[in-house]
Amino acid sequence: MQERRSNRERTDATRASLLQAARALFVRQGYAITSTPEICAAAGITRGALYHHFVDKQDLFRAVLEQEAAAVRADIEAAAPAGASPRDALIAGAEAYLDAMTLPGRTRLLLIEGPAVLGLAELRDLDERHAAGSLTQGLRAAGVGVDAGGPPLAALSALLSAAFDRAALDIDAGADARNPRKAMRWLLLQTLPAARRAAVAAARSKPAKPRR
Amino acid sequence: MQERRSNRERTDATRASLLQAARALFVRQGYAITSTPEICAAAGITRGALYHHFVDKQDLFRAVLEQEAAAVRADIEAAAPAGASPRDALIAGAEAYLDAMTLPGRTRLLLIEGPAVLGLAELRDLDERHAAGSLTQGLRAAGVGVDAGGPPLAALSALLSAAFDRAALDIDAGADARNPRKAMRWLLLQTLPAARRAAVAAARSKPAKPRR
DNA sequence: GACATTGACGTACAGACTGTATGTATCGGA
DNA sequence: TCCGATACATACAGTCTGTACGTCAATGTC
Repeated sequence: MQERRSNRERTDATRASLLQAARALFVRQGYAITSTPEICAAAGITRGALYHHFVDKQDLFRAVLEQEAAAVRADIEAAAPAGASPRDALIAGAEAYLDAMTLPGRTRLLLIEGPAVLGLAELRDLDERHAAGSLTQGLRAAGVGVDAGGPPLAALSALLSAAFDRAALDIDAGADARNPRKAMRWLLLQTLPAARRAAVAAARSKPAKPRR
Repeated sequence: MQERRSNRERTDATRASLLQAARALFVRQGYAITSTPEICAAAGITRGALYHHFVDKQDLFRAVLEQEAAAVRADIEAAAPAGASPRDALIAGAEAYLDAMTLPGRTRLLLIEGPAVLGLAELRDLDERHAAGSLTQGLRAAGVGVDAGGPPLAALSALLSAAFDRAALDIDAGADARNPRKAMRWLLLQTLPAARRAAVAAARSKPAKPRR
Protein backbone atom coordinates (compact mmCIF):
# COMPACT_ATOMS: atom_id res chain seq x y z
CA MET A 1 0.00 0.00 0.00
CA GLN A 2 3.02 2.25 -0.11
CA GLU A 3 3.44 4.70 -2.91
CA ARG A 4 6.16 4.10 -5.45
CA ARG A 5 8.79 6.81 -5.55
CA SER A 6 11.97 7.13 -7.50
CA ASN A 7 15.21 7.26 -5.59
CA ARG A 8 15.64 10.86 -6.52
CA GLU A 9 12.27 11.74 -5.10
CA ARG A 10 12.95 9.86 -1.89
CA THR A 11 16.26 11.57 -1.43
CA ASP A 12 14.87 15.00 -2.10
CA ALA A 13 11.98 14.45 0.26
CA THR A 14 14.06 13.19 3.18
CA ARG A 15 16.74 15.80 2.73
CA ALA A 16 14.17 18.56 2.62
CA SER A 17 12.38 17.22 5.65
CA LEU A 18 15.67 16.91 7.51
CA LEU A 19 16.79 20.40 6.61
CA GLN A 20 13.52 21.91 7.66
CA ALA A 21 13.40 20.11 11.01
CA ALA A 22 17.05 20.84 11.70
CA ARG A 23 16.69 24.50 10.88
CA ALA A 24 13.74 24.91 13.18
CA LEU A 25 15.50 23.20 16.08
CA PHE A 26 18.84 24.90 15.55
CA VAL A 27 17.09 28.24 15.56
CA ARG A 28 15.02 27.53 18.63
CA GLN A 29 17.61 25.78 20.77
CA GLY A 30 20.99 26.25 19.20
CA TYR A 31 23.25 23.71 17.57
CA ALA A 32 24.87 22.26 20.66
CA ILE A 33 21.71 21.43 22.55
CA THR A 34 19.86 19.98 19.59
CA SER A 35 20.42 16.25 19.33
CA THR A 36 20.27 14.12 16.23
CA PRO A 37 17.55 11.88 17.71
CA GLU A 38 15.51 15.02 18.25
CA ILE A 39 16.01 16.20 14.70
CA CYS A 40 15.15 12.83 13.24
CA ALA A 41 12.02 12.54 15.34
CA ALA A 42 10.88 15.93 14.13
CA ALA A 43 11.67 14.99 10.54
CA GLY A 44 9.87 11.67 10.85
CA ILE A 45 12.84 9.50 9.92
CA THR A 46 15.58 7.58 11.66
CA ARG A 47 19.16 8.48 12.42
CA GLY A 48 20.27 5.98 9.85
CA ALA A 49 18.79 8.16 7.14
CA LEU A 50 20.49 11.23 8.53
CA TYR A 51 23.91 9.60 8.49
CA HIS A 52 23.23 8.30 5.05
CA HIS A 53 22.74 11.76 3.62
CA PHE A 54 25.18 13.71 5.78
CA VAL A 55 28.53 12.66 7.10
CA ASP A 56 27.81 14.04 10.55
CA LYS A 57 25.79 16.54 12.50
CA GLN A 58 28.08 19.36 11.50
CA ASP A 59 27.61 18.51 7.85
CA LEU A 60 23.85 18.79 8.28
CA PHE A 61 24.33 22.17 9.88
CA ARG A 62 26.47 23.22 6.97
CA ALA A 63 23.71 22.29 4.56
CA VAL A 64 21.23 24.35 6.55
CA LEU A 65 23.52 27.36 6.43
CA GLU A 66 24.18 26.94 2.74
CA GLN A 67 20.46 27.00 2.09
CA GLU A 68 19.99 30.01 4.32
CA ALA A 69 22.76 32.02 2.72
CA ALA A 70 21.38 31.25 -0.70
CA ALA A 71 17.96 32.45 0.41
CA VAL A 72 19.41 35.71 1.68
CA ARG A 73 21.19 36.23 -1.58
CA ALA A 74 18.03 35.53 -3.53
CA ASP A 75 16.06 37.97 -1.40
CA ILE A 76 18.61 40.69 -2.01
CA GLU A 77 18.81 40.11 -5.71
CA ALA A 78 15.04 40.12 -5.99
CA ALA A 79 14.99 43.57 -4.42
CA ALA A 80 17.70 45.05 -6.62
CA PRO A 81 16.37 47.98 -8.61
CA ALA A 82 17.19 47.99 -12.27
CA GLY A 83 19.25 50.77 -13.70
CA ALA A 84 19.93 52.73 -10.54
CA SER A 85 23.08 54.73 -9.99
CA PRO A 86 25.88 52.89 -8.16
CA ARG A 87 25.22 55.00 -5.12
CA ASP A 88 21.51 54.30 -5.09
CA ALA A 89 22.13 50.64 -5.80
CA LEU A 90 24.38 50.47 -2.77
CA ILE A 91 21.82 52.06 -0.53
CA ALA A 92 19.05 49.87 -1.86
CA GLY A 93 21.23 46.81 -1.35
CA ALA A 94 21.82 47.83 2.23
CA GLU A 95 18.12 48.06 2.95
CA ALA A 96 17.49 44.78 1.17
CA TYR A 97 20.10 43.03 3.28
CA LEU A 98 18.59 44.25 6.51
CA ASP A 99 15.16 43.26 5.29
CA ALA A 100 16.35 39.80 4.34
CA MET A 101 17.95 39.24 7.72
CA THR A 102 14.62 39.98 9.34
CA LEU A 103 13.38 36.48 8.64
CA PRO A 104 13.34 34.67 11.99
CA GLY A 105 16.39 32.61 12.75
CA ARG A 106 18.68 34.01 10.12
CA THR A 107 20.75 36.14 12.41
CA ARG A 108 21.22 33.32 14.85
CA LEU A 109 22.14 30.79 12.21
CA LEU A 110 24.39 32.91 10.06
CA LEU A 111 25.90 35.29 12.58
CA ILE A 112 26.01 33.50 15.91
CA GLU A 113 26.06 29.75 15.56
CA GLY A 114 27.68 29.61 12.16
CA PRO A 115 31.10 30.98 13.01
CA ALA A 116 31.32 28.88 16.18
CA VAL A 117 30.23 25.62 14.59
CA LEU A 118 31.90 25.78 11.20
CA GLY A 119 34.77 28.04 12.06
CA LEU A 120 35.37 31.57 10.99
CA ALA A 121 37.25 30.67 7.84
CA GLU A 122 34.51 28.52 6.38
CA LEU A 123 31.81 30.98 7.35
CA ARG A 124 33.70 33.78 5.70
CA ASP A 125 34.03 31.72 2.56
CA LEU A 126 30.31 31.04 2.53
CA ASP A 127 29.60 34.69 3.13
CA GLU A 128 31.75 35.79 0.26
CA ARG A 129 30.36 33.20 -2.11
CA HIS A 130 26.84 34.33 -1.45
CA ALA A 131 26.58 37.90 -0.37
CA ALA A 132 29.43 39.97 0.92
CA GLY A 133 31.35 40.21 -2.30
CA SER A 134 28.62 42.43 -3.62
CA LEU A 135 29.27 44.99 -0.92
CA THR A 136 32.88 45.39 -1.91
CA GLN A 137 32.05 45.83 -5.55
CA GLY A 138 29.16 48.08 -4.69
CA LEU A 139 31.52 50.33 -2.77
CA ARG A 140 34.02 50.33 -5.58
CA ALA A 141 31.34 51.16 -8.10
CA ALA A 142 30.22 54.01 -5.90
CA GLY A 143 33.74 55.34 -5.99
CA VAL A 144 35.11 54.32 -2.60
CA GLY A 145 38.80 53.55 -2.52
CA VAL A 146 39.56 54.69 -6.01
CA ASP A 147 42.04 57.34 -4.99
CA ALA A 148 45.29 56.54 -3.21
CA GLY A 149 44.67 58.53 -0.06
CA GLY A 150 41.61 56.63 1.10
CA PRO A 151 41.46 53.53 3.25
CA PRO A 152 42.10 50.03 1.84
CA LEU A 153 38.85 49.06 0.16
CA ALA A 154 38.78 45.42 1.17
CA ALA A 155 39.43 46.19 4.81
CA LEU A 156 36.83 48.91 4.91
CA SER A 157 34.32 46.68 3.21
CA ALA A 158 34.86 44.06 5.89
CA LEU A 159 34.26 46.60 8.64
CA LEU A 160 31.07 47.81 7.05
CA SER A 161 29.94 44.26 6.54
CA ALA A 162 30.36 43.64 10.25
CA ALA A 163 28.39 46.77 10.99
CA PHE A 164 25.58 45.51 8.77
CA ASP A 165 25.53 42.25 10.64
CA ARG A 166 25.38 44.03 13.94
CA ALA A 167 22.51 46.17 12.71
CA ALA A 168 20.64 43.03 11.69
CA LEU A 169 21.33 41.51 15.09
CA ASP A 170 20.10 44.57 16.95
CA ILE A 171 16.97 44.80 14.86
CA ASP A 172 16.36 41.14 15.54
CA ALA A 173 16.93 41.66 19.24
CA GLY A 174 13.84 43.77 19.30
CA ALA A 175 15.35 47.21 19.33
CA ASP A 176 13.32 49.81 17.56
CA ALA A 177 14.23 48.81 14.05
CA ARG A 178 14.50 52.38 12.87
CA ASN A 179 17.53 53.23 14.96
CA PRO A 180 19.99 50.63 13.67
CA ARG A 181 18.72 51.20 10.15
CA LYS A 182 19.15 54.90 10.42
CA ALA A 183 22.60 54.63 11.96
CA MET A 184 23.69 52.11 9.36
CA ARG A 185 22.47 54.22 6.52
CA TRP A 186 24.25 57.23 7.93
CA LEU A 187 27.47 55.32 8.44
CA LEU A 188 27.37 53.98 4.92
CA LEU A 189 26.82 57.42 3.49
CA GLN A 190 29.82 58.71 5.40
CA THR A 191 32.05 56.38 3.42
CA LEU A 192 30.96 57.58 0.03
CA PRO A 193 33.37 59.80 -1.90
CA ALA A 194 31.72 63.17 -1.49
CA ALA A 195 31.85 62.82 2.24
CA ARG A 196 35.34 61.39 2.26
CA ARG A 197 37.03 64.08 0.29
CA ALA A 198 35.65 66.67 2.59
CA ALA A 199 36.87 64.72 5.58
CA VAL A 200 40.35 64.36 4.19
CA ALA A 201 40.48 68.04 3.54
CA ALA A 202 39.46 68.73 7.10
CA ALA A 203 42.08 66.32 8.46
CA ARG A 204 44.85 67.80 6.33
CA SER A 205 44.50 71.12 8.03
CA LYS A 206 45.58 69.45 11.25
CA PRO A 207 47.84 72.11 12.82
CA ALA A 208 45.02 74.59 12.63
CA LYS A 209 42.98 75.33 15.71
CA PRO A 210 40.21 72.89 16.47
CA ARG A 211 37.15 73.76 14.51
CA ARG A 212 34.61 74.92 16.97
CA MET B 1 54.78 15.21 53.46
CA GLN B 2 52.02 17.35 52.08
CA GLU B 3 52.13 21.06 52.57
CA ARG B 4 49.57 22.72 54.76
CA ARG B 5 47.33 25.15 52.91
CA SER B 6 44.36 27.16 53.95
CA ASN B 7 41.08 26.51 52.24
CA ARG B 8 41.28 29.83 50.55
CA GLU B 9 44.66 29.03 49.10
CA ARG B 10 43.50 25.66 47.86
CA THR B 11 40.47 27.18 46.19
CA ASP B 12 42.44 29.93 44.55
CA ALA B 13 45.05 27.52 43.29
CA THR B 14 42.63 25.01 41.80
CA ARG B 15 40.43 27.66 40.28
CA ALA B 16 43.40 29.36 38.69
CA SER B 17 44.76 26.08 37.39
CA LEU B 18 41.36 25.18 36.00
CA LEU B 19 40.87 28.53 34.33
CA GLN B 20 44.27 28.43 32.74
CA ALA B 21 43.89 24.89 31.42
CA ALA B 22 40.38 25.57 30.19
CA ARG B 23 41.38 28.76 28.44
CA ALA B 24 44.20 27.07 26.60
CA LEU B 25 42.02 24.21 25.43
CA PHE B 26 39.03 26.35 24.51
CA VAL B 27 41.30 28.52 22.43
CA ARG B 28 43.05 25.67 20.70
CA GLN B 29 40.09 23.39 20.08
CA GLY B 30 36.94 25.31 20.74
CA TYR B 31 34.38 24.88 23.48
CA ALA B 32 32.35 22.04 22.01
CA ILE B 33 35.22 19.68 21.32
CA THR B 34 36.99 20.24 24.61
CA SER B 35 35.83 17.75 27.22
CA THR B 36 35.83 18.18 30.96
CA PRO B 37 38.04 15.12 31.49
CA GLU B 38 40.54 16.75 29.15
CA ILE B 39 40.47 20.01 31.02
CA CYS B 40 40.85 18.34 34.38
CA ALA B 41 43.75 16.24 33.20
CA ALA B 42 45.51 19.35 31.96
CA ALA B 43 44.79 21.12 35.23
CA GLY B 44 45.99 18.17 37.26
CA ILE B 45 42.79 17.68 39.21
CA THR B 46 39.65 15.57 38.99
CA ARG B 47 36.23 16.31 37.64
CA GLY B 48 34.89 16.33 41.12
CA ALA B 49 36.89 19.46 41.82
CA LEU B 50 35.61 21.11 38.67
CA TYR B 51 32.00 20.49 39.55
CA HIS B 52 32.67 21.67 43.05
CA HIS B 53 33.80 25.09 41.87
CA PHE B 54 31.59 25.50 38.82
CA VAL B 55 28.03 24.41 38.31
CA ASP B 56 28.75 23.04 34.84
CA LYS B 57 31.02 23.29 31.84
CA GLN B 58 29.29 26.40 30.61
CA ASP B 59 29.84 28.08 33.95
CA LEU B 60 33.55 27.40 33.69
CA PHE B 61 33.53 28.92 30.24
CA ARG B 62 31.74 31.94 31.61
CA ALA B 63 34.47 32.39 34.22
CA VAL B 64 37.12 32.20 31.52
CA LEU B 65 35.36 34.88 29.50
CA GLU B 66 34.87 37.08 32.51
CA GLN B 67 38.58 36.95 33.22
CA GLU B 68 39.40 37.65 29.60
CA ALA B 69 37.09 40.63 29.34
CA ALA B 70 38.53 42.05 32.53
CA ALA B 71 42.03 41.66 31.11
CA VAL B 72 41.05 43.49 27.94
CA ARG B 73 39.57 46.28 29.96
CA ALA B 74 42.70 46.52 32.09
CA ASP B 75 44.90 46.63 29.02
CA ILE B 76 42.86 49.45 27.56
CA GLU B 77 42.80 51.46 30.74
CA ALA B 78 46.54 51.03 31.17
CA ALA B 79 47.06 52.57 27.76
CA ALA B 80 44.75 55.52 28.31
CA PRO B 81 46.63 58.77 28.05
CA ALA B 82 46.03 61.26 30.83
CA GLY B 83 44.51 64.58 29.99
CA ALA B 84 43.98 64.12 26.30
CA SER B 85 41.18 65.76 24.40
CA PRO B 86 38.03 63.65 24.03
CA ARG B 87 38.83 63.16 20.41
CA ASP B 88 42.39 62.01 21.03
CA ALA B 89 41.24 59.83 23.88
CA LEU B 90 38.80 58.13 21.57
CA ILE B 91 41.44 57.46 18.96
CA ALA B 92 43.91 56.21 21.55
CA GLY B 93 41.26 53.96 23.00
CA ALA B 94 40.60 52.51 19.59
CA GLU B 95 44.23 51.63 19.09
CA ALA B 96 44.45 50.21 22.60
CA TYR B 97 41.47 47.97 21.96
CA LEU B 98 42.95 46.56 18.80
CA ASP B 99 46.25 46.06 20.59
CA ALA B 100 44.57 44.29 23.47
CA MET B 101 42.69 41.96 21.16
CA THR B 102 45.99 40.91 19.65
CA LEU B 103 46.70 38.55 22.53
CA PRO B 104 46.24 35.03 21.16
CA GLY B 105 42.84 33.50 21.75
CA ARG B 106 40.99 36.62 22.69
CA THR B 107 39.15 37.05 19.45
CA ARG B 108 38.11 33.43 19.40
CA LEU B 109 36.93 33.43 23.00
CA LEU B 110 35.18 36.77 23.10
CA LEU B 111 33.94 37.14 19.56
CA ILE B 112 33.34 33.65 18.19
CA GLU B 113 32.71 31.11 20.90
CA GLY B 114 31.29 33.49 23.47
CA PRO B 115 28.09 34.49 21.71
CA ALA B 116 27.34 30.92 20.68
CA VAL B 117 28.00 29.36 24.07
CA LEU B 118 26.57 31.95 26.41
CA GLY B 119 24.05 33.51 24.11
CA LEU B 120 24.09 36.94 22.58
CA ALA B 121 22.28 38.62 25.45
CA GLU B 122 24.72 37.55 28.11
CA LEU B 123 27.73 38.31 25.96
CA ARG B 124 26.42 41.75 25.26
CA ASP B 125 25.94 42.33 28.96
CA LEU B 126 29.49 41.25 29.66
CA ASP B 127 30.75 43.43 26.87
CA GLU B 128 28.99 46.47 28.20
CA ARG B 129 30.07 45.88 31.76
CA HIS B 130 33.69 45.71 30.74
CA ALA B 131 34.48 47.60 27.61
CA ALA B 132 31.92 48.74 25.14
CA GLY B 133 30.25 51.28 27.33
CA SER B 134 33.38 53.35 27.10
CA LEU B 135 33.00 53.62 23.35
CA THR B 136 29.56 55.14 23.63
CA GLN B 137 30.65 57.69 26.18
CA GLY B 138 33.81 58.35 24.23
CA LEU B 139 31.75 59.14 21.21
CA ARG B 140 29.45 61.37 23.17
CA ALA B 141 32.39 63.20 24.74
CA ALA B 142 33.81 63.71 21.29
CA GLY B 143 30.55 65.31 20.28
CA VAL B 144 28.86 62.61 18.27
CA GLY B 145 25.11 62.58 18.39
CA VAL B 146 24.74 65.79 20.31
CA ASP B 147 22.79 67.53 17.62
CA ALA B 148 19.35 66.40 16.61
CA GLY B 149 20.13 65.74 12.97
CA GLY B 150 22.70 63.01 13.55
CA PRO B 151 22.16 59.29 13.91
CA PRO B 152 21.04 57.70 17.20
CA LEU B 153 24.16 57.52 19.32
CA ALA B 154 23.57 54.13 20.92
CA ALA B 155 22.82 52.46 17.61
CA LEU B 156 25.83 54.04 15.93
CA SER B 157 28.06 53.03 18.80
CA ALA B 158 26.93 49.43 18.43
CA LEU B 159 27.76 49.46 14.74
CA LEU B 160 31.21 50.89 15.36
CA SER B 161 31.79 48.37 18.11
CA ALA B 162 31.03 45.58 15.66
CA ALA B 163 33.44 47.12 13.19
CA PHE B 164 36.13 47.16 15.86
CA ASP B 165 35.55 43.51 16.55
CA ARG B 166 35.77 42.69 12.90
CA ALA B 167 39.02 44.59 12.62
CA ALA B 168 40.42 42.61 15.53
CA LEU B 169 39.29 39.39 13.89
CA ASP B 170 40.88 40.27 10.58
CA ILE B 171 44.13 41.28 12.20
CA ASP B 172 44.11 38.02 14.09
CA ALA B 173 43.40 36.09 10.93
CA GLY B 174 46.79 37.13 9.69
CA ALA B 175 45.85 39.92 7.36
CA ASP B 176 48.37 42.68 7.14
CA ALA B 177 47.51 44.37 10.41
CA ARG B 178 47.91 47.83 8.98
CA ASN B 179 44.94 47.59 6.66
CA PRO B 180 42.17 46.90 9.15
CA ARG B 181 43.72 49.40 11.56
CA LYS B 182 43.88 52.05 8.93
CA ALA B 183 40.37 51.40 7.74
CA MET B 184 39.02 51.39 11.28
CA ARG B 185 40.73 54.60 12.16
CA TRP B 186 39.40 56.21 9.06
CA LEU B 187 35.88 54.98 9.69
CA LEU B 188 35.97 56.25 13.25
CA LEU B 189 37.16 59.65 12.15
CA GLN B 190 34.31 59.84 9.70
CA THR B 191 31.86 59.77 12.56
CA LEU B 192 33.37 62.64 14.48
CA PRO B 193 31.64 66.01 14.29
CA ALA B 194 34.32 67.97 12.47
CA ALA B 195 34.40 65.46 9.71
CA ARG B 196 30.67 65.17 9.63
CA ARG B 197 29.94 68.82 9.50
CA ALA B 198 32.42 69.20 6.75
CA ALA B 199 30.82 66.33 4.93
CA VAL B 200 27.39 67.77 5.31
CA ALA B 201 28.64 71.10 4.13
CA ALA B 202 30.25 69.51 1.11
CA ALA B 203 27.09 67.64 0.32
CA ARG B 204 25.00 70.78 0.61
CA SER B 205 27.17 72.73 -1.77
CA LYS B 206 26.96 69.90 -4.22
CA PRO B 207 27.70 71.82 -7.39
CA ALA B 208 30.73 73.46 -5.78
CA LYS B 209 34.26 72.32 -6.46
CA PRO B 210 35.96 69.95 -4.00
CA ARG B 211 37.97 71.74 -1.31
CA ARG B 212 41.60 71.65 -2.12
C1' DG C 1 42.54 21.49 72.91
C1' DA C 2 38.56 18.14 71.90
C1' DC C 3 34.71 18.35 68.73
C1' DA C 4 31.20 19.36 65.41
C1' DT C 5 30.72 21.54 61.04
C1' DT C 6 31.87 23.10 56.74
C1' DG C 7 34.55 23.13 52.59
C1' DA C 8 37.43 20.78 49.09
C1' DC C 9 37.91 17.54 46.94
C1' DG C 10 37.89 12.08 44.77
C1' DT C 11 35.09 8.11 43.07
C1' DA C 12 31.25 5.71 41.20
C1' DC C 13 27.14 5.79 38.55
C1' DA C 14 23.09 6.75 35.36
C1' DG C 15 21.52 8.62 31.31
C1' DA C 16 22.25 10.46 26.73
C1' DC C 17 24.49 11.27 22.59
C1' DT C 18 27.57 10.54 18.52
C1' DG C 19 29.27 7.90 14.89
C1' DT C 20 29.74 3.23 12.86
C1' DA C 21 28.79 -1.36 11.49
C1' DT C 22 25.59 -4.23 9.70
C1' DG C 23 21.22 -5.84 7.89
C1' DT C 24 17.14 -5.21 4.65
C1' DA C 25 14.13 -3.60 1.11
C1' DT C 26 13.49 -0.96 -2.92
C1' DC C 27 15.13 1.07 -7.27
C1' DG C 28 17.26 1.09 -11.76
C1' DG C 29 19.76 -0.67 -15.38
C1' DA C 30 21.29 -4.74 -18.25
C1' DT D 1 14.60 -11.28 -14.62
C1' DC D 2 18.70 -10.70 -12.30
C1' DC D 3 22.12 -7.97 -9.91
C1' DG D 4 24.44 -4.05 -8.21
C1' DA D 5 23.52 0.27 -6.05
C1' DT D 6 20.88 3.23 -3.28
C1' DA D 7 18.03 4.44 0.75
C1' DC D 8 17.18 3.54 4.57
C1' DA D 9 16.57 0.88 9.70
C1' DT D 10 18.64 -1.35 13.74
C1' DA D 11 22.15 -2.53 16.94
C1' DC D 12 26.34 -1.41 19.15
C1' DA D 13 30.68 0.69 21.18
C1' DG D 14 32.77 4.48 23.10
C1' DT D 15 32.58 8.91 25.32
C1' DC D 16 30.75 12.65 27.71
C1' DT D 17 27.91 15.22 31.14
C1' DG D 18 26.03 15.93 35.55
C1' DT D 19 24.95 13.91 40.14
C1' DA D 20 25.25 11.22 44.32
C1' DC D 21 28.04 9.85 47.73
C1' DG D 22 32.19 9.20 50.52
C1' DT D 23 36.59 11.01 52.61
C1' DC D 24 39.69 14.03 54.79
C1' DA D 25 41.59 18.33 56.08
C1' DA D 26 40.43 23.04 57.65
C1' DT D 27 37.83 26.11 60.62
C1' DG D 28 35.09 27.81 64.31
C1' DT D 29 33.30 26.72 69.12
C1' DC D 30 33.25 25.42 73.86
